[in-house]
Amino acid sequence: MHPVGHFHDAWKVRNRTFAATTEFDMLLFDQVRQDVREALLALYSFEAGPADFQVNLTRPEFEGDYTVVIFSLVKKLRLAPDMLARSLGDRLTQLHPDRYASHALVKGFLNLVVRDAWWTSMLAHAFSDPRHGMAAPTGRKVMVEYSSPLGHLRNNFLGWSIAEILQANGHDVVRTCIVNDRGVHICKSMIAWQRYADGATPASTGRKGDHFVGDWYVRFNDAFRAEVETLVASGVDKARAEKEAPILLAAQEMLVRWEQGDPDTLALWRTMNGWVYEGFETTYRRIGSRFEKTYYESDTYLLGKDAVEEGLRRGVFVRKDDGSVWIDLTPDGLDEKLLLRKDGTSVYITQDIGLAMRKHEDFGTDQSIYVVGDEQNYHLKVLRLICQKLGLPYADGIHHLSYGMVELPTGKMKSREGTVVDADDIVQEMVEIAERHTRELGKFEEIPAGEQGELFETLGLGALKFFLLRVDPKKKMVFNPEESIDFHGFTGPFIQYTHARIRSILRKLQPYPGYDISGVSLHRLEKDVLIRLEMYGQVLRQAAEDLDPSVVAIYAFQLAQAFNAFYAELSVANAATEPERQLRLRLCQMTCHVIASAMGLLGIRVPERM
RNA sequence: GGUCCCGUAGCUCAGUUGGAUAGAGCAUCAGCCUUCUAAGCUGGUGGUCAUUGGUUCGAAUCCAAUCGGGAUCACCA
Repeated sequence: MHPVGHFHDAWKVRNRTFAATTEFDMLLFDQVRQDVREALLALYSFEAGPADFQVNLTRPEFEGDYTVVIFSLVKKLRLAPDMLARSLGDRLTQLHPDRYASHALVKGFLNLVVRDAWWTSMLAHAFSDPRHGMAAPTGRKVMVEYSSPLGHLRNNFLGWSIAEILQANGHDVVRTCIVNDRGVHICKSMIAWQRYADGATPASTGRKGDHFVGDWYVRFNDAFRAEVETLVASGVDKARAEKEAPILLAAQEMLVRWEQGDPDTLALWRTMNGWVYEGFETTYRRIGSRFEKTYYESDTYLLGKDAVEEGLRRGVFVRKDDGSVWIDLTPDGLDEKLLLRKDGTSVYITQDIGLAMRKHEDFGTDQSIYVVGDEQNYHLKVLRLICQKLGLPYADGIHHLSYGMVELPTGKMKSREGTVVDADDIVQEMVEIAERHTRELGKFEEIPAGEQGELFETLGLGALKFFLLRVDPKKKMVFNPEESIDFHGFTGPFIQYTHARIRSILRKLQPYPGYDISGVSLHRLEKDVLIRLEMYGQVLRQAAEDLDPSVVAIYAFQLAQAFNAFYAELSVANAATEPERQLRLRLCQMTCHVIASAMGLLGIRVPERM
């Protein structure tokens, strides 16, 4: 469940966290930019805009933490790069000696070294804050629709993660999904079940409900193909056979009966949909997904029909002689689009118009994000355009988060050819692999029996979710079922493992909260971790702007990598001095928080031990 | 044919509004467990950033053309 109270609690925490403003409220990237701007103004009376210069992390082979790229300023200020960088660096260290320890000039790049005391101070301020990096409430309301049930795991994981990321950025988020519970595709399953199932049910066959109904959909297509072949053999041409196969006509007639409210048809429909929802529920519970509101096409399609009538009255749509309704989008560079069939039944886009109206009535969100595969780019473009032409107030807030398909090495997954990787199967396989790895590493006995099942779920799902979320959503990606998803390197388990190792330290030792670490000088490996930790807020902002969880995934990996390098080289428990030990304990605690937080935004849990 | 997307190491992917010698992981090779979990760490090998031209102090990134791959344009959803 996801009650409204959840949001209120989060807000309270955020408000408390942000009640006291400190210099650490500003991200260091932004701080450096502001300092440079200030220095430029003082030195040259030049007001720099956001695009006038760039600040990057200093590349590892050079001395420094942050780098100001000054080439772009050279032209505007008409100064030699050397001279500009030198005076800029001098002025920066002079204006903010507490922040910058030194600066160096390399080939037109101004490398700044941030003072150790600044880092230790940041650490002292933020190490115990599990909400480090999260933004204050914005008051903005965003809806995220994802997981159309016919879609794939990438859709669900993306939608969930986007919702989490938007929430972390202070937005009020509503998670919704649409169940396409009516239409010819449903009627196809129903026809096949009626004709061939002989009263079988999920219970009688032991088959998961959604798979059971899916089986009859496949059975329909088999029968359909057979009929088409027979017709073709008897001399009918193929295109016509595919339109007039008796079983297809039966499905179409059933859809009409359904829209007319025929009791028998509706009863069967309810029964079979019930089976499907039971199956979905099982999967959603396992992968940790849920929605504030589930919409059903059977509720929204009538609204869509009303909208079509309204559009007809206002001349946005036209009715052709055969009774079908269309919109002409050729002036916008698109095509003519059908909105109602000649038999009066609605099509895919019709219910989407109704759904958009219903969503707005229910929640009135500022923005509505649709997580839908890129094969539907055209559909979403048309939907938005139609809503705009109807003058609907929320039309501009419709945003299509278009993600690429997951393909096999041999090409696209095709349900017709049975090459679709089943979601339940792949989840189960990953969980089993997690258990096998744990046994092979000889760690099985170390895990308390009560934690084992949950651990394997955490690891298997972690590997799977991370695999699907670590790449740019817009790009299609390849999944090879032959080589199972890795547990080493750039993976979920790698990061989960880092978390477990830190927890192992913190179970034995805890940092003393008030201990003064301001005088400790930092090792390069400690500083690398601190730089990553500090930039978490920047990462979250970027992820929300781009609607891209891979930004978070890549960051979490880099943080874990930096921590592991530190961990391998420097001992926490056996640090040379107590202040050093306290500093490292805080470093551990903060890394632990940030890893848990970042993985949480990906919908991935982190284990106490593994 | 119209519209749109993509070509970076053997494989899977990063590369923020143009910035330093193009980076990770996997694979491969060589090292590292008497100290906090080796699902880890360190190093090596591996690149005509599809091709060609243009824009400029500077291009994987921007523009044009070419080659190659994909999506979509249903009285399917």
